[in-house]
Amino acid sequence: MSHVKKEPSLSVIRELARTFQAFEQLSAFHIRQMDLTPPQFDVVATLGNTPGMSCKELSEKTLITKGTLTGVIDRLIEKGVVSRCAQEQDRRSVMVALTAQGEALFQQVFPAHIAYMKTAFDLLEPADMEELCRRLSQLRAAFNQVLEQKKHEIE
Amino acid sequence: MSHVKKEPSLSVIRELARTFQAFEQLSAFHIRQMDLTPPQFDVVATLGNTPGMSCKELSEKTLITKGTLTGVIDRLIEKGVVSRCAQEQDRRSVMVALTAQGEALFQQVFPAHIAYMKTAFDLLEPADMEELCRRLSQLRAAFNQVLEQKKHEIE
DNA sequence: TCAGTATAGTTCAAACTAGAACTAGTTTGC
DNA sequence: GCAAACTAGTTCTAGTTTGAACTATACTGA
Repeated sequence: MSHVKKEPSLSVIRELARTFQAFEQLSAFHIRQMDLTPPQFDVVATLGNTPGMSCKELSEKTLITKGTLTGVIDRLIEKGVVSRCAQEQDRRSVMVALTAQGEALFQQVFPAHIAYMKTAFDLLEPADMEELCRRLSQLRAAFNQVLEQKKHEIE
Repeated sequence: MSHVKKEPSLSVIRELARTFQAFEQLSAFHIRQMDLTPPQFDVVATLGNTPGMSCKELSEKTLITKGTLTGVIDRLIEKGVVSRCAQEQDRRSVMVALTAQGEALFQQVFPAHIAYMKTAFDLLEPADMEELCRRLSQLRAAFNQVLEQKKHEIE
């Protein structure tokens, strides 16, 4: 997680890791009470209010890699929450969508979780959060840029 | 990861998850080239320049839970990088420390990784990063506070 | 002193994770 | 028109993750 010690510029990383972990703990604590795992919740939340989408699209939105997604979806199908359905136009692709039961689950579980997490955000000023967003976005851009650069250097 | 959609105040979460993931990808890309996993690197980095520490302490510093740590340390012992050694004063506790070979690995791998990650931070202003740190810390405090509160409510 | 309680680590089951190799289908360029 | 390159998903392996149950040891208070 932290991958670093106390070098000056890198205390950001420590803070980032610890903050993300604190979010995950709070979020997962609630999600587990609703009999889902965090990745399962992510998939249900992402499919809610949509006609369904391909694994690729789902993978991009949830940040779950395609290999992992196969297993997560398998387990959601066992629970009767989502379904897979072949595509006409591109036969490699699979459409994943909520079942009626999954739709009901989404309606029950998604607003409840938003409300739950909101109790944390209510402790903070909206302006501060906007500022945080902007700065996180800068940092993310730097990581992505360097990753691309380093990947090219390898060849 | 994201666990949320586009509710106004919660875009922070999206940004937090994506930024953290970008960091992990960049960091792991380098760590894998050095034949370590991110948790293994974390343990080596945390033990470097110390006389060793208990699993509990190691767990707190690395954010790796104790159950996971057992396995990570098992694999590092197989690699000959760390050692476990029983304690006199508290026989429940185990001291984990780098071996000579682990010390050498640390010297080689840790500065290299700091330098690697620094190429990303060099793209940013130090003042911006300090500001980011402060705001992350606020957010983390809010998550932790609500988690404690919610845990109490359960009983 | 000794029962109750707390703590340090390990073990376990179920799930997730990444990347790499693979299969099957699609697109491109010559 | 067809080989080469690309893309979508699945499968695989090794490792990590969590919480919970368990073992062994240490502490605490009547």
